[in-house]
Formats: sequence, structure tokens, C-alpha cells
Amino acid sequence: MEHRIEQIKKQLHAQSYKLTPQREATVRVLLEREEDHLSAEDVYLLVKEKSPEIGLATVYRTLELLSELKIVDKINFGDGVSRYDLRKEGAKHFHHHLVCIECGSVEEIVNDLLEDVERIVQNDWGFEVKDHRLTFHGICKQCQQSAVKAN
Amino acid sequence: MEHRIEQIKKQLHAQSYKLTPQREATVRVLLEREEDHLSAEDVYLLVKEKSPEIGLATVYRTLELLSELKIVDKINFGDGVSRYDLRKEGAKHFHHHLVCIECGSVEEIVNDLLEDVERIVQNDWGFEVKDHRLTFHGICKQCQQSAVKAN
DNA sequence: TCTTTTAATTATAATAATTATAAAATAGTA
DNA sequence: TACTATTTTATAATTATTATAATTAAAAGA
Repeated sequence: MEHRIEQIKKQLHAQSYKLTPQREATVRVLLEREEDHLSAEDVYLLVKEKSPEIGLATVYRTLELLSELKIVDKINFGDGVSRYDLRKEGAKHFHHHLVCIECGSVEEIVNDLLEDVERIVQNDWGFEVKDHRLTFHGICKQCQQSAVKAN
Repeated sequence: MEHRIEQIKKQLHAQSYKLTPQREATVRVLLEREEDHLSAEDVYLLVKEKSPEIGLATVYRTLELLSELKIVDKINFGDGVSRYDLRKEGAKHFHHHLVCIECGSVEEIVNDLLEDVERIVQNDWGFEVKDHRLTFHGICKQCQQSAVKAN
């Protein structure tokens, strides 16, 4: 954890941004809840638990900044709120998501499944891929099993 | 065009919804601007040109309805507005997008490039894929060429 | 056809997410 | 320590979207 904070501090300094206590608190929340997909409001409430004096606008600004520096990725699952997801250490691309349309759970896939597809896009469309967003919508394992039991 | 209107009318009737003049006007705009990615506001302004008495809320409601019936897909490219995209005739899946980070242009890919990937997700994660969202961010052909010329 | 019921629209207000602003506080540096 | 540029706070403003109540239009039944 401390190692990643240090790393992020360096990334900020490299662009002459400071790691203020508010920013650090925000990053810590993101690290602690790495497997979640928190909205700005969620992050705000969690940061507030430890640093009650922080303002919502600061959280928004920090998330925006981290987003620009590609430290977090901003995603939208179509529910009207932006969610913020820490990029895995050293990951070149954003990871993928499996969103269950039954229970709403979100699972992550770290593997890069798109290498072939990106090659095709590059060759056949002449589009230079820098990043991607891939989300599958469907039924998760748990819900499939519950459905079987219910019958 | 008339053929697709008829088709959509049937889809609505199948769920006992009506194709009201407002809904028809909205669908016509979507058909006329099929290659675009219009926001609700965009659609509203275009519909208003021909049917000035329509209200914004009606457009929202219509788009929501079409979205539920999978006639249009609601997408979000991260700029804070939802965009609505007609699903290709008979298409099972949503098509993909290439978003240029230089000029903001959005290109569509109709081909289904994800068959293999979906099989992997299905087998290795036990996730039953119903639909997907795939967007690539990068540099489009035009911007690549402009960049070369500029040097 | 006339009436009744239901669905859809309008006009507006309300909400919810996000961004902007000006004053105050803070961090890094001379 | 003092200076200068950033950053934060507190709040207001904006923007997108949704809800509400009254009205209108459409379909169904007599």
C-alpha cells in the first residue's frame, strides 16, 4: 500500500502536482476498496469517515486529476453516475467488466482478451488503439445457479 | 425507411405500446441520422424542427422506451451525456465504436469481433453473455495522416 | 357512434450529478 | 521566514434527467 502511494506521489510530482493530505486520503480509499467501483459520492463518504473536513468538490477534482494521469479509470455502467476504478499496477490497458443484469454485481477481468481484436482494428480500420472499454452484460454464475434451483 | 418504421411499430405493438406521432417523429430522426450518436437534447432539437410542439420529457421517455425494447442502445462516451444509437436491423449485439481522442470523431464497427472473447468469458468465468459494450480510444486514420504532414 | 378506460403528452417542477467561483489556507521554494 | 503558486473550502450555478399533475388522444366496449 505505502509503496503504491509513493508511486502515485511520484507520478503527481512528475507533472508538478502535489500529493496533498486530501488527495492522499482519496487515494487511500481507492486502494482500500480496489475491487469496488465507487462513485464520486461513495468515495466522498468514505474519505469523510477519516478526514471529515474534506469537501465533495475536492474529491471530484482529485478523481478528475487521477483520471487524467491514468491512475484511475472513469467508467459508466449506464446508471447515471461515473465510477472510478484504480488501474492495476503497471497495466497498459483498462481491465474489463462483467456486469450482471440480474443482481447488478460487477466482476473484473484483468487478462487482456483484446490483443487479437486490437490487431484487427489497427490493420483493417487504420485506427491506432490507445485504450479500450469492454463491458459484458449478462448473467453471473451465482444468478445462473439460483435460477436453476428456483425451478 | 418506411419498412423500418413499420417494423418498429410492430415491435412496440407486440409489447402493447403505441407508435404515437411523437414517437414516430423521434424514430424518424434516429433513422435519418443513423450514423450519428445523438444525445437526448440533440434528438429533441431535431424532432422540434418538424414537430415543434414536442416536449423534451417525451423525447427522453421515448428514447428510454426504445432502449428497453433494444431498438436503440444507450451509450456513454464519458462526456456526461447519454447518447442513443439505433441497433442495426436484426443485430443481436451492439456494434462497437472507435473514438478518436484527437478530433472526437466516432466511427462504428458493425462486425462482431468478440465471438472468441465471449466464448472465453462464458467458459472460463461461467458468465452468460447477453450483450456487450466495446469502445476503443485512440487516433483515427485522418488524425494520423495530419500528424505525419505536420512534421 | 358514444362513452369509458387507459395510455401518452405537456408544461412544469424537482432532483441528482457535476462544475465553477471567490476567498482562505497550504505547500514547496527562494 | 516570506513569497508565490496551488489547492481547498464553502457555496452557488449549471446541466442532465426524472417526476408530477393536468390535459389530451387513442383504443375498447356498449
